[in-house]
Amino acid sequence: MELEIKIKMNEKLFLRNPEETALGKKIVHSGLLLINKLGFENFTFRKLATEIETTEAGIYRYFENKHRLLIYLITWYWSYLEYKVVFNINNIPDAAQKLRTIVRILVEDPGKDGFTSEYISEQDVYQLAIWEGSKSYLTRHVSKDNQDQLFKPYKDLCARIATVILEYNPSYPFAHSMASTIVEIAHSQKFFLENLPALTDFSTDNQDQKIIQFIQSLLFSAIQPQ
Amino acid sequence: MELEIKIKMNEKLFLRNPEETALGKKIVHSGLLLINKLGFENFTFRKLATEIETTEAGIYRYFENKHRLLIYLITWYWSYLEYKVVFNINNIPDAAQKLRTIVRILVEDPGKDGFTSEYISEQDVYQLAIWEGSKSYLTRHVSKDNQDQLFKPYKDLCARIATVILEYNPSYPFAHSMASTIVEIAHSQKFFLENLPALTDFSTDNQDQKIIQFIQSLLFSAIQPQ
DNA sequence: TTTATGTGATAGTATTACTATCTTCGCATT
DNA sequence: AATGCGAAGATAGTAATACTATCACATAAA
Repeated sequence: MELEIKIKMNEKLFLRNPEETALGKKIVHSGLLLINKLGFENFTFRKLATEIETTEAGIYRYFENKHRLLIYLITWYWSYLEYKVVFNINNIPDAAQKLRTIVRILVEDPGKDGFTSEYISEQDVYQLAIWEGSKSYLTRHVSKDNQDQLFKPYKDLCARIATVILEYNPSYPFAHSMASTIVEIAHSQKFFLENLPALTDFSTDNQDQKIIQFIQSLLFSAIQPQ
Repeated sequence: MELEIKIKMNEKLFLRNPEETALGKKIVHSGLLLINKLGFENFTFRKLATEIETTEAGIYRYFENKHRLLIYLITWYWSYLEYKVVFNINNIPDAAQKLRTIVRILVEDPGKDGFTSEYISEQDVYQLAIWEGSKSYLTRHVSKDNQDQLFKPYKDLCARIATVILEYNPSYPFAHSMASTIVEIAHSQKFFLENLPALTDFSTDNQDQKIIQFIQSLLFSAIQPQ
């Protein structure tokens, strides 16, 4: 079974909705690939325009600047993740089992998981989240962007996870911090594993299982009721 | 008592050693302040040159580009942190007490703590680490930079913390990941608290004690021997 | 006194990050 | 069949960024 997912994006993210036109979809689709290829710092709208054979001005009609495109992609990822979490923990009665599933979702590469989207590749957007995710909020305009609700999907995801943590242990006092912690750590440990392995205890590639073990043990021991 | 600390910097970080000249010190000193003021993306060597009344070319004689200056400042911070950790856990016999001290050091603003340095403000470099720290390694040239040993101070700090974790529980299998985790989380939770509080359980400013509690409980419950 | 070194001054280039305008194409309405 | 509209293409231009190069000058070490 494949589930076509459709995510409602915050309108402040774009000047013209990229989902509504062929060019818009190409900007988002190829923008994602090109940022992953070049890194966000080296990515420019000019390079993207060349890639998809349009003009710089054409891209600026959709996105104010490249940072807005980054937030667009990253918040798509947060929304997608929340969707995936909700779908996967649905009908699981046990809170512990839900949490184990959540950690697995956070760490495992989203391969063939039954979800697809039209022009955003889950695999690629996951790589983007690992490499560029924190750059979406580590700016001087984070408060302004926050007022525009740009980070709502991230907050929603964490609130969702926090709810399950509280289901497991209603008296745990740091459910939201723990939620954002495991999301952040999933990304940073994956990055470190691949690029700065001395900061981890995982020696070779493809050590997802060990990262899952690390985060699950960290999570469950912390939230264990007395 | 004030301890004047002197940190040996990796020579690959600069073209000319900024510690050896008045201009070099001004570049580092005012560079730190200006990055904190403008944010790394908006910071340019031209603006810094105007600020300290020299020329752009003058700054390029010391640092290849602004990213190298960032790594210079951030690795100074890692080295400073390791120094502070070593100094503060010295003569503490109890591993648990050492770890509590380490977490406190990671989270608390470095105010008047007995350490000073000539032209780098601990307070400011701590703010820099919170806002821009991860940008030092989240680049496409992270592996190349790593080969040049640029991240050695971060690795040393984590190795140091990992050693204490293993002192507390020699059979804990994720000592290095746990070390990098608490360092990263200290920064991200402080950032979230100030800028995206919905991602935390800390409502107002100056909630260092609560963050310390959160990280300490997370750490100790995870590494508790069976 | 020579020489090296640090700094200042000036200039120049390719690229980046936009903004503006004008045209054209395709499609829907009248 | 004529009209109008919006999406997209084509072109141009500007200020700022990220550098590199060169020459001159001052000072301090040899």
